[in-house]
Amino acid sequence: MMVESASETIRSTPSSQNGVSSLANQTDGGGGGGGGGGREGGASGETNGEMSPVELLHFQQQQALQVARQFLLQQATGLTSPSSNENKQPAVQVPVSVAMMSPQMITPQQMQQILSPPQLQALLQQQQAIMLQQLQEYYKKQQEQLHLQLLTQQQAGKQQPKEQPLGNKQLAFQQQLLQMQQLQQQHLLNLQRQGLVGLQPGQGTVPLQTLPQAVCPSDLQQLWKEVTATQPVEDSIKQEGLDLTTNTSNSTSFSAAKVSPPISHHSLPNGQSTMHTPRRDSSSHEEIPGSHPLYGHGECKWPGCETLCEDLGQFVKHLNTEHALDDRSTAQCRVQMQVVQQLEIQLAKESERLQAMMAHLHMRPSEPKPFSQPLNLVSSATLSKSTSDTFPDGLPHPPTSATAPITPLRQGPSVISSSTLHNMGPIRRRNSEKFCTPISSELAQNHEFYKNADVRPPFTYASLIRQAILETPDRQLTLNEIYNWFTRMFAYFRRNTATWKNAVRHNLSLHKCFVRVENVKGAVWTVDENEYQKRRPPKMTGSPTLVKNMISGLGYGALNASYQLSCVSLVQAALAESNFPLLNSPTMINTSSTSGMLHVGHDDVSSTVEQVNSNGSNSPRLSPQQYSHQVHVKEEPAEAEDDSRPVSLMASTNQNVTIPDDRDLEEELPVEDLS
DNA sequence: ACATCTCTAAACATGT
DNA sequence: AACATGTTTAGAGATG
Repeated sequence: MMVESASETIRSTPSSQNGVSSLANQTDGGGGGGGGGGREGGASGETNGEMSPVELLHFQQQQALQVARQFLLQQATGLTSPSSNENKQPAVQVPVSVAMMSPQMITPQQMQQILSPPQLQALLQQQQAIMLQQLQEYYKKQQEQLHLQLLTQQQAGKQQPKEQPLGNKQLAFQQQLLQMQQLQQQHLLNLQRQGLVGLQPGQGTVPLQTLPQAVCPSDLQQLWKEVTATQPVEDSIKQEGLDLTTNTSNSTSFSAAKVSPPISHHSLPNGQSTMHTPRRDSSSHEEIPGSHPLYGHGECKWPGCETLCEDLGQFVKHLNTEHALDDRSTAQCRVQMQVVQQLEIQLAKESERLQAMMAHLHMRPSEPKPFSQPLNLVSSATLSKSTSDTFPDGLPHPPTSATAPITPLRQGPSVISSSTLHNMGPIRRRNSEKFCTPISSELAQNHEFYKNADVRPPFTYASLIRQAILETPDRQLTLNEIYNWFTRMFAYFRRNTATWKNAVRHNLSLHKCFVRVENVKGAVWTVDENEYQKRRPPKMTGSPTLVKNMISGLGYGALNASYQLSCVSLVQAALAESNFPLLNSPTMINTSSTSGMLHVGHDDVSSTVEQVNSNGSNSPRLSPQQYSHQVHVKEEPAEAEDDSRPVSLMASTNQNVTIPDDRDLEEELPVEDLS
């Protein structure tokens, strides 16, 4: 079996080399394909004066496009740059595709400790959004450039109408614009296929102006440079001031914004204020007297500038000379304004989406606070307590609910460089079972996710074993069947078999709630629900503790082809192709495509609830009756030997002696069972 | 600081 | 002998 081949302990051995290398290769291939031929700077010098404006424009587009691609590629691979990573982690090789998604300032260890799968998804989204934003930023600027040139041509056409039929030029430019948009959409699509970009509602069909933007100041700066570098601003801007004035603000207002303290707009996140400061460096120095919003870390923060200035005085001087009120500065300011507008629009959209998600998940959409720190999901993951505050209603929210709002509709490749993560020592997860939150509902919701993502399920072995047993019609499983359930349900357990199998056996033996029943064929394991309930700590606050998930590896959790097909989402399929196992959003899955899996829930929770208190409102899926109606043990001849404990479960009817062999069959095809 | 839970690892026994 | 199954012990991290 494939499972066996990868047996190694989580702790002792780094991630498998296979996974790393194969992933890296694939990433390379994808990147190369996406880069389309990455000849880099060389092309820039080739421009000769014989090109027609349209050709030149086209060439510039191509050129800039490559720059953008290159940039994205650097983003993807640059994180593993020799200086930063290579030296530090000789033993752990991070797959490129993983590394590129990794948050840069957070150590994998921290990530692992604080992130749950949904949070991972959120993180992924952020990463994707950043990259997407970079790309879109670029596209937008390109489009704007085209626009400016078009206007320039128009102006020129007015002044020299005879030189050429104006219509032709305009047409050409418009075609360029069109091409630009098409190109952008294509590129976005490609990125989506490569798992770099998630599909957001309406995103693919929406014109540039509505594309979401997530800001990464440094990246923005970089893009600014790229754009301005590839674009002869002076030329195209010559007359563009006219166009600027047509916008909501004029150049004077921009200049005012330039030197005057920025107008804070954070108070109205959804507002569409037209006045924005060009300041992009929000990290440091806010409105500190003696500082300047455009000055930070000893350099000018003007978009695309980064000129080093020793002190503020020098900076002001630089500002007045280099960024004085001229067409160029005005244009840049305008672009920046658009950037901010885009961001605000996007913020509004995301905010709306979050509200909807929260509403859907029965959370109180009242507090729109999360927006204040969109990038701090990670920190918010420290949360267990804080999230519980979100559910004061006392409703039994499944663990996913707690985290779901953070997770968007889709999930990208695991940001967490799991290859490093799963080297780490054990991080205890215990959670859902401890509180009213049933493992089954979590499982039901995230079934596909765990099945395909190499993510450690946030459940204890005991709860998983119990779940496995309770899922079966006759509530009993052999050890091997339990193994198979694990591997079938969780990609994570398709490797490291020695470890977790040992743990399973250990748990079976250790916990009284697992009762071994002799059978003809050997022995089966059943669950003594009373014992299981007993085992739980008395204080069930009902507040779901945030699940801390362990990502163990992601690199090579190959997805099943069948599963990929089952995924409706193009993105998901595409991502699956790219060996990004984590992209199946649990939250999205439970809705449509995998509706079939819910019988998983029968246990639901069952659990816990049904016997203790029938309050169990949490999941309507299963009534206690449903739950108990099928409790019977195949055969317990040696029953006397053990004890009478299991009786509570099997007391009712237990004549079903035949062991369904079908289970063995389905184990052969791990995936097909439910979905 | 402590108790408890959980996980991991390992040794060992038994049966096939 | 090899493997599967099962039991037990020990140590460590996480949590309350």
